[in-house]
Amino acid sequence: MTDQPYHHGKLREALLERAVETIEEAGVEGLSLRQLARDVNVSHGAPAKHFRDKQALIDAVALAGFESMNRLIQGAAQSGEDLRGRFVSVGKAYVDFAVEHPALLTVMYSTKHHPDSSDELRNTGVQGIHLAQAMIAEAQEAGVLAAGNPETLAMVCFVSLHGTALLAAGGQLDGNSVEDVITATTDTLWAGMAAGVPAAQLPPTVQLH
Amino acid sequence: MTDQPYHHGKLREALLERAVETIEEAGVEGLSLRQLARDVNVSHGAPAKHFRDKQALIDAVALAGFESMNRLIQGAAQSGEDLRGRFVSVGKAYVDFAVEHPALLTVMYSTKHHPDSSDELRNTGVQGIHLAQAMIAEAQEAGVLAAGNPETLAMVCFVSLHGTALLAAGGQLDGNSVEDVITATTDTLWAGMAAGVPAAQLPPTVQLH
DNA sequence: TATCTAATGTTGTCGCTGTCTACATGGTAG
DNA sequence: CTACCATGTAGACAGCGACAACATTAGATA
Repeated sequence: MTDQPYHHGKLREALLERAVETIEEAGVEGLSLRQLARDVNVSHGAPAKHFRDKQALIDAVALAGFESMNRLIQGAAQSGEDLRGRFVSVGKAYVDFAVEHPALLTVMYSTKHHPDSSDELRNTGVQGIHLAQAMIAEAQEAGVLAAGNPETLAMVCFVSLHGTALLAAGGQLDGNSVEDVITATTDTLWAGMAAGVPAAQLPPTVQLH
Repeated sequence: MTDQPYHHGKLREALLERAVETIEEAGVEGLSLRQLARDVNVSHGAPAKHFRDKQALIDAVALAGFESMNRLIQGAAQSGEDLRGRFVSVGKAYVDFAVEHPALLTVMYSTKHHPDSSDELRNTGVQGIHLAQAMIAEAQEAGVLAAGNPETLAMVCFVSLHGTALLAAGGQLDGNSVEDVITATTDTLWAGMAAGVPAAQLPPTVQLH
């Protein structure tokens, strides 16, 4: 048929796209550089011209994952409801992404990244946290939530949603439906932040903040 | 020196022990059956007599991890404080285990398990959730926590602590200290469960439960 | 006690992998 | 036009997991 030109032209994009597909179908350990090259009709050495090694390719996949996830979350944060509704929407968006791309999420949060791309990865990865932080601070100023360190509270929310996302993605919710758990989680978090923590329960140092 | 006897005697235990060490030092992908055999002074084919597969070995490691984690958690649940103190203790125990054995925790919750060992693994893995469920039900009966489905609430707590554990283990708390996050998480969860969720915020179906 | 069998360990082989090297091709800047 | 350099090819290498054939030995059975 149409014999391939010597140069592929968009090899890097093709490899990245196919890598994401493979990871979503078979997980990271189902990803092979040589098989990937075969899939794109290219010799086994070609990928090395675009990704120093396998980990570099995986890092690029993780970065792409964060970028598309951030788009979803940003969109959910702008749905025109009240503060609490937006908070719940963001949580649902995060968990939905996890359920639809479980293997990708695992790659995104697996901790071995090359120092090079690490900075970009890290910055892209924490955008969701900063978004939560802004929403919480806004709700506190509006008097909807009790006082408290927005940075820490944002991390609490992120951490909880992250756990929900990972376990939902892994089908490890022990019989509970994803919908129930995400609803109960956002409800409980919001109620806890609205009520605040009685001073008597806090260790002394925290009161000094 | 003392030449090895033809039969090792306790090869299965030795392999398992060394596998845990290797995983904690280098992660799962740093684990090689052949290197493992070398470490224990045994031929490269020997491990196959005790573990059908590499995955079977990993499953056994995961199971051992759950067992030792459950011991820690059970102990923390029996510290003689009030209900809230025991709740916090369990959370701290879970996160402490995660921080001390990050790679092991990853293996424990990675979802590809052989159907054979899957049942035992699953049962051992959910013991922590059942413990949380019992504590919450007890606190509800004592009137310390508001009413609500203990099963769902236990999952909310587990999910949140799990997220804290994973991100703390991965050093991904974005500048927050592990201590701060785990304290804030248990505080917020407890406050949320104590306050309960106003009926107006619940979707209609939930009120029918 | 003698024997037989199954469990355990060894050795060799297979195809696959990631990485490295040397070489081929061709787009593009001077 | 030419020279350069990014891109792609081809071959080699060691390490891997899995499998099969064979060796050794412990323990049950007679």
